[in-house]
Amino acid sequence: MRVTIKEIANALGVSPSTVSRALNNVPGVTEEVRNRVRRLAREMGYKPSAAARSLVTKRTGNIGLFIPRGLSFVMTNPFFAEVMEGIVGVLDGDGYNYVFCSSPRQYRKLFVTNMVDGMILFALRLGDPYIDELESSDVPAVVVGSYIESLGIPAVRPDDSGGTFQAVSHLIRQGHTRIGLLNGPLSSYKSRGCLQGYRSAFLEHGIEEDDSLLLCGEFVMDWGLEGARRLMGMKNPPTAVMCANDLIAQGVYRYAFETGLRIPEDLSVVGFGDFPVASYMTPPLTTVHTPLREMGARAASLLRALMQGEGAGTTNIVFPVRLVERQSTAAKHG
Amino acid sequence: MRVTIKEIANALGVSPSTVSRALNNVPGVTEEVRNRVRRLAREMGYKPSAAARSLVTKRTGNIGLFIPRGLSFVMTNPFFAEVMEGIVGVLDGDGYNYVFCSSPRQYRKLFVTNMVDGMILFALRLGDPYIDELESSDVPAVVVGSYIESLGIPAVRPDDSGGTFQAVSHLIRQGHTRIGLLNGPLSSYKSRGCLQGYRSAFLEHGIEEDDSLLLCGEFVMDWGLEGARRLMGMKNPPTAVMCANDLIAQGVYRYAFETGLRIPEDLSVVGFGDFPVASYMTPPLTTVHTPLREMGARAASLLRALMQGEGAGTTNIVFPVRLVERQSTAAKHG
DNA sequence: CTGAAAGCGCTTACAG
DNA sequence: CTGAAAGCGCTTACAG
Repeated sequence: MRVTIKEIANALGVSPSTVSRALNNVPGVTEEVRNRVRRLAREMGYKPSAAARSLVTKRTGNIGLFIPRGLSFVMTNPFFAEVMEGIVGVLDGDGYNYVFCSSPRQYRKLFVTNMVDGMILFALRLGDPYIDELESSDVPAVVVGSYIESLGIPAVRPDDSGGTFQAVSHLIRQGHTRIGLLNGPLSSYKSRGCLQGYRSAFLEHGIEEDDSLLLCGEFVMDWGLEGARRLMGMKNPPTAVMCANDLIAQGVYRYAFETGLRIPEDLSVVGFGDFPVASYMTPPLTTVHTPLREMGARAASLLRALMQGEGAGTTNIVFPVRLVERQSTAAKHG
Repeated sequence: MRVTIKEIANALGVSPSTVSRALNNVPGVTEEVRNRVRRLAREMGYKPSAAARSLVTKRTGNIGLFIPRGLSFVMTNPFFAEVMEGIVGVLDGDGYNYVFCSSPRQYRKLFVTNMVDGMILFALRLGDPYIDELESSDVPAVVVGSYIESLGIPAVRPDDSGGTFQAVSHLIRQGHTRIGLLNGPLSSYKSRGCLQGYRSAFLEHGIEEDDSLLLCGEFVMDWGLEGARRLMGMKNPPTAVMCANDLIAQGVYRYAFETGLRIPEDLSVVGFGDFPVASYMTPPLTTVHTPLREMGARAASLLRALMQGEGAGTTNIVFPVRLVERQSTAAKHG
């Protein structure tokens, strides 16, 4: 059987209260008693029960990661790794553990079962299940990377439309007029931002856009490959392509390699995110740098404030981004 | 205040036991009562307390992810994303949530606090802290990707030495005799396997190896870049390089791009892992394919058996791997 | 089918 | 500084 605080108390001839206080570094206990308790606890192999403790304290010490897209979506996308890095950086001193679920069936457990003190909502999209339940739940939460207007939850996200505007404008300035957009799904806020930025750039420069160059898919490499295939298979293919993230750009690179297309001589490509891999690509990718870590850090401090009872209101923090030019873009030929 | 089972019971004029049974789909309750309970529970916004429940059931419904390397190590390395995919695939029907910790300080919480029903141990290395405590803990666990002999915990891992043997032999057959090895740290079981495989290949082919070509670093892109720099800066640089994983190979690619070295004409490179990115690299990477998902699935079923009380013994399952030739290797010139 | 009761393992006022 | 007591919110034999 598992040893409890009571058994330690009996063995030592003190009360459970004392053992509890000794083990938890609560003041009122002699150093001597505290030490005796501790030693014995170790010897007996005592393990506190997280359940019992949180039942009374009403705290779990857990942060939930709400991931409607599924675990692999997140583990596979450097966006989240970087953001998590930022989050962990600020929250780590507080000693939290992180719990995430891998499928819709389990989402609810997270916030409907009081097993977390707060939640980070990743990759939320329009129409995701449980979203409203989520809102009515009283678990403090902050969403990162997206922003669902109707949701009364603070959000931290990059300036997707501004970044795309910058990137596409740069391409236009280089002489490109036929620019493909390999976007994510329109249920994603990010995709909507990209689309909007793309359009503003064309508007701004007085160039007419061709809607057949606007393709929606997923934020993965496979889509980049497939999308490039579609774009370049057109009768009048684009000379440049804007990708909604760096993963998609990797897919475009593969297409180029397979077909002998040279980047940037034959095709300019721009990514979004500036994931670590961007500068490791051949050639290094011109992309929109996004302060992922900073965003994570910000989300974390927001969450902490919320968990401490400080209301944050319906904050919507937009982080500025900037184009970093590497070697995948060039002026249009001829 | 949060609504409890008791309040529902009072409101309905039944006992808490009945409410509990109704909510948990336990037999002995009339359909009618069950429905009334459920409806009211929903109306009142009832949320079960995970803590209270697991205090009595002794189950948490959580799987712990023990990651001595830290969260970002894992999120940044496709090895784990793929393995997790496999794990989740088999365990998902069981409705588990996953909890991981991000820093050493929190490791212990996982297994010393009974907050998980089982654990997956990732990226374990020689000398990692808490390892022995871990063993004496009675939480069912399985390690994946490494294998610490002294630990009485079942392990699932790829044939690192066999894979490296295959790869290096292939390089030798292509005429390469000076082959660099960009390895991970020697505290990693994987690195040891790679080193061993490398050596056997040289032995097998009766070629003398040059130990100055054996470099240890980390399993990240940055190390690949740095390692390649060191290797190629030698007076007599290698004509091929074996990388302990695909991330390291990406670093070598970057070095090559920066210095104008052509892959595979000037330098052959082989990776290990066959991460999704491998076929997206320019040129596509020749690498040792590792059945990551299958490994994860296997680890999961092992863990499940353990959690159901079936002892697994000191299993040590080694998955076979195979070299997949793509376009980053070529016969040695002249 | 339903209820009263005990108990899971802890923490925390409340007294002393 | 220390202890007795109550209670956190549930589940589960045990009776009926």
